[in-house]
Amino acid sequence: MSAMPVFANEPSLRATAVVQSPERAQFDIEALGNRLRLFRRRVRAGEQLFRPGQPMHALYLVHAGYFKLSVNSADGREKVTGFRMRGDLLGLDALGAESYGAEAVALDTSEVWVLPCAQLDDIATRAPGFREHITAMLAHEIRRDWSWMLSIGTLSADQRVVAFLLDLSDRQRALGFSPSQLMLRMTRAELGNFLSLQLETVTRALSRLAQAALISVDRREVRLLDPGALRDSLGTAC
Amino acid sequence: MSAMPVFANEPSLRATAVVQSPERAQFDIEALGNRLRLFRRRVRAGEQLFRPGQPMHALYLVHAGYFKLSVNSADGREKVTGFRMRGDLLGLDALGAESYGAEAVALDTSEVWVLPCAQLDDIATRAPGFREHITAMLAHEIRRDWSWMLSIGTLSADQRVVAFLLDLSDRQRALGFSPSQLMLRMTRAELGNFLSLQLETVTRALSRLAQAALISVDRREVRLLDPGALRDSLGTAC
DNA sequence: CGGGTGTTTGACCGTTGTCAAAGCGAGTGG
DNA sequence: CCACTCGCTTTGACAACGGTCAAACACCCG
Repeated sequence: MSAMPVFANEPSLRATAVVQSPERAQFDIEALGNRLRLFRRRVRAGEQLFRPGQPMHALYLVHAGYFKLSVNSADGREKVTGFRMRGDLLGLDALGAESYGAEAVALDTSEVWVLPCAQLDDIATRAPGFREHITAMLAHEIRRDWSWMLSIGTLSADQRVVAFLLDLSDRQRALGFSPSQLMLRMTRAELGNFLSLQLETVTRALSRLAQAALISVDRREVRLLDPGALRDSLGTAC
Repeated sequence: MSAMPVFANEPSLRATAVVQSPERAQFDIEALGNRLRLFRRRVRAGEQLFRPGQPMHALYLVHAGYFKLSVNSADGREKVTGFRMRGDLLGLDALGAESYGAEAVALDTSEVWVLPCAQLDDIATRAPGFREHITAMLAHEIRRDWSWMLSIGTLSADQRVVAFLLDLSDRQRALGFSPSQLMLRMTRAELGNFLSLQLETVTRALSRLAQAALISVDRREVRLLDPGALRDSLGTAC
């Protein structure tokens, strides 16, 4: 089978204009996955997809569900580095290493498409631009991490929670879901860990925002009542 | 043009065993730079190598000197995302994007080797494994970011400063410099920003460590007097 | 129904941020 | 050569945000 024009034919490493929008890029890969009949794997809530130190078998494309990514220190400290949903690639950080650097745990019944390492070359051959796409996804992940480092390092507790809710809202919208009705898949402790806050502080922040009528909170269900005001609250001096 | 065996003949993207050690990998690129006679550029202390939003021209390999990387928010908040020295690549985060996502400022008289985007394809052709190397560097950067997110999110002020000093010490050693005699190139404010601390807190942490005879501080010069104890202090409960 | 997990709220405390002032060093110009 | 300035650093006093500890509550699931 000869090379198929799955990706735009681009001459240089920088030629990732095809993936200007991260969201669109994700769906390009999904289209590819359909064509290649990738192996699918179901992951139940709480189940571990991979763990740090485990030899890297594959990249995983989240097709449905939600995942929590976290890293650990030798002495047991843990840090949630992010949450992933439909369209996100898991395991990218292990490229060029022997093993995964993070732990991926499903927060809900999920399904991933498996891109075995052994097939990546094959995929790259069949899909021009695949390598550039991976590169772009890696760079995108770095910028996302930096953005969160900025938020966590410069925002107050309440603002961090708002930033998280708005980010989740944007991602929901990009996937075609309601941007104002959010279902948190993680516990307060997991969210707090990600935002570098204690779980009680997350609870209190949500309570304060609800009292200010900016959001409504019912257990894990959060409604954004005033997205404009929420966005404004990030700009005002802490 | 048909597919050429440009890369080491490996069945998968994981075939980056050539760059197992990040340090060795960096020097591989330096050797490559010598062969290709890459353009060199001097950057004076305080000078900006690139800024966020600027169209991406090139990757830069730090040949000598020190750089500070930082990102900014729309409303003026700033976050130092890291410090780079000899052997590090700058601008990786812009791959697949149109423009740089961070600002790179020299902290000292520096020299970088320029890898223009337009030449990346050429380089990749001439240097088997170059793409895999870039991929590995990107993944490495992600793991490094996650590691700092862990440290900053779970360590006390003093511990964060210790973690920074030990990291700097390791990097110095890897470059063949003294691992115990460190010259900080950045201000207390820049270091504090990176560690998500105020500059006064950095000062106090350094003073406390000096008083405990773990280090000695003379302006920007820091000596590690008891690396073992320093390393132990990271494990003990905050 | 009962146990367990996750959440909420309160009270209190401590680490770190904030504000202020003084000290220090390097570079500059008189 | 000295005085001056400017940026950076250090130290102190105080405040506050968020952490810690504790208890009660809600919900889910067996």
